[in-house]
Amino acid sequence: MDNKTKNRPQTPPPDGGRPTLKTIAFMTGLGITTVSRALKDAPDIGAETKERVRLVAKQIGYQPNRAGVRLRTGKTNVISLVLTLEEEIMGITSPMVVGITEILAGTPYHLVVTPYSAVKDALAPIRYILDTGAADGVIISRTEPHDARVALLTERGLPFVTHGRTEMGIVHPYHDFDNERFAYEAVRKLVARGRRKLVLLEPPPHLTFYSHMRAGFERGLRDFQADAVGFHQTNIDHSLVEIRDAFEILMRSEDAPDGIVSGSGSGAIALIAGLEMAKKKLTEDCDMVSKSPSDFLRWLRPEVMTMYEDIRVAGRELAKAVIGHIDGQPPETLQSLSQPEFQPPITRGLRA
Amino acid sequence: MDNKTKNRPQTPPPDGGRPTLKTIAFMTGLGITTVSRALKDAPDIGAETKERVRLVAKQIGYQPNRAGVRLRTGKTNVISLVLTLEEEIMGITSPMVVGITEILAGTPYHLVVTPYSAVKDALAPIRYILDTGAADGVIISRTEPHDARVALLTERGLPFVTHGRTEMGIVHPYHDFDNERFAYEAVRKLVARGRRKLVLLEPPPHLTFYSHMRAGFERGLRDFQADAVGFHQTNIDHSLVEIRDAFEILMRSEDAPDGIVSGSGSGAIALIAGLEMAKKKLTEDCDMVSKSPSDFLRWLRPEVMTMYEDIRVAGRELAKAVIGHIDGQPPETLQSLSQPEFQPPITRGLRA
DNA sequence: CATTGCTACTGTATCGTTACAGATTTGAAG
DNA sequence: CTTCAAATCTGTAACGATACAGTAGCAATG
Repeated sequence: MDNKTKNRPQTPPPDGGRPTLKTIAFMTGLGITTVSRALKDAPDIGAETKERVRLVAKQIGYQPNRAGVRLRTGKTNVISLVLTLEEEIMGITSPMVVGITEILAGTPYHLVVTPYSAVKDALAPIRYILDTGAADGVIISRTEPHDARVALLTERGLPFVTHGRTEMGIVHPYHDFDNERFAYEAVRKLVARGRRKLVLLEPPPHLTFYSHMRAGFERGLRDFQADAVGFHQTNIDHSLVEIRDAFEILMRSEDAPDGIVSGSGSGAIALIAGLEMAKKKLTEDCDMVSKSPSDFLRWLRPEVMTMYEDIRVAGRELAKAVIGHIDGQPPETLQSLSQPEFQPPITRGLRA
Repeated sequence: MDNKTKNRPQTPPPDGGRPTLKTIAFMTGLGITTVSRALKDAPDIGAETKERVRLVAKQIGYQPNRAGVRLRTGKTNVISLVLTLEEEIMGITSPMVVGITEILAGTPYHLVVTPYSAVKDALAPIRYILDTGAADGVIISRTEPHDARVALLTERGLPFVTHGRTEMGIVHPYHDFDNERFAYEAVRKLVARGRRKLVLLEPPPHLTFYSHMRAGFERGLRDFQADAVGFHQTNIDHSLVEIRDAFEILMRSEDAPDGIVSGSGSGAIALIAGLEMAKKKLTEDCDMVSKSPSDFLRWLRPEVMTMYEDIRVAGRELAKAVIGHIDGQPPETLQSLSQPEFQPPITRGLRA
């Protein structure tokens, strides 16, 4: 066979299979290379040729074979969402996945969920992804001030974004909820209601947003002249039963607070239960502000003032940020902070 | 170069990269083919050789390149979870993803989340997966009695499992919650409390479990001699506000029921709101049984009797079933039904 | 001693794509 | 009439793995 046409498929590709570059090459009479280059709009391909190739490709519904691309170029077109199995407790995963996929839908990226058990090494899934080249970008959450995962990913140059900030002098993409501001505004609100002895159900101390929330809480106490009641026996990572029982004890003590800031929506449920077991009543003995990623508190306990943390939007921001990072945008342009706002009460529909 | 050793890598593979078959071939002095076959325990490789190869592979942490395997064999090692973006409303996705990944963690499979907008064609993601060979198996939910996705997947021979059953004479793997039994037991419970005018907040009529739940409800009415109050204006797919408003009207009418069966946990919230807006009280004017995939109802409205639907376990069952299907196990052995059970009240901890 | 059959191993081609290094044509410049 | 450059296209090799069709060596068979 003449060299000149050796790269041109001589046989029509089998019918059943999906179209490949070869199919298009055969149909257009061009070489496979030319077709490949035409589809990526390379400068050394004629305008008319590109047009023809694009037309045929579209007609037959050509979609590049991911395995082929991945093998040749190393590009996986995968974003990996790294989750603790325990994360579901907060019911946070679901809207986040939805938010991420909303953004990825308009891109060639697929979302792969990579779980790990918090009991074990949180680095394990990161290492796996790095070692096997399993993804082009990674989304991680539950960040710590000095986060080993962030260090490792940065060192190895794999694009990522964190849900939450770090404090290690590394500038990296992140999205975060402004927990400092949340706690500050919560205190403001409680003091405005005449509450002066405030308690905070805080995040676990090793996570970065622990100090954010505490800082906001304490700044609020200073600015609005209220006092803190210590409550460090439990945090939002503990079981509802643990939180409830610890809080009941507190509410029965001399030190019982009259204002509560809850760092999580499910934690709020437990606090309410503890409070009621201590025979206290919301709005009478106590007011409460809670962060809430869903609606149920507003519906079932409208007396709790809630600030909505929109996890779905967070998912969208995170997805945009990883992709930006992959595309080489500077990390400092890929950081965002979502501002808490008090939610209006449920509209009372019929008879408002 | 002598043909005999042409397949033996002559140069040590570059250090930085991850190990491949070539690396092992070089280290053992064997051919690439031999290494490949040894690792899959092929019968034509010597026992001692296999041992050596396995040892080296383990030492250097060899993991097969997924793109290579996928390109050559078509095996993707991917399970695709196909979700409606709207599904998150029920907060169902999160524990399901966790359950699935728990099972997949012990396998070579990755979980890819493939969303679609219910507004558009539910077949679109299925077609995408079929056309691009994106997955070895598919998990779908929100099944209908005659489900086009099930028909298509079956026709094209792609393994799948459904969350929910179908009624089209196709024997396929599924996992389902026994909604018939749920509604039946709910009616029994309500009647035992002296309730006789019962209402059902039902699933949307086009889904299979609509008729299951209705059948259970009606069988209960017959067996326990109660009456149904019609309430078809809304279903569990409607917004909480819509459900609440429709239910308030019902509760203010002549026809007001004294027993409620709620087909979803979030729907229950809206029903409670509607009921309270109509100045009625749970346990006094009305009792309620609700399906509940989470804990908050039990905590915040202990007077509602709940049957827990464990979505996490469902995820596990679904994952096991798809893999079973991929492995060629007969579909009829991959069907499971989870039995509803009433949940005990929250233990009152300290002073029980 | 040739044949057969078995065991244990190996080379080649291929999946679909792209990087790279040509190759051909055309037209303009010298 | 060269020579050169630009424009456009093409072949080859490679990514890592595996299916397939061998081959070499050796023992048993007739």
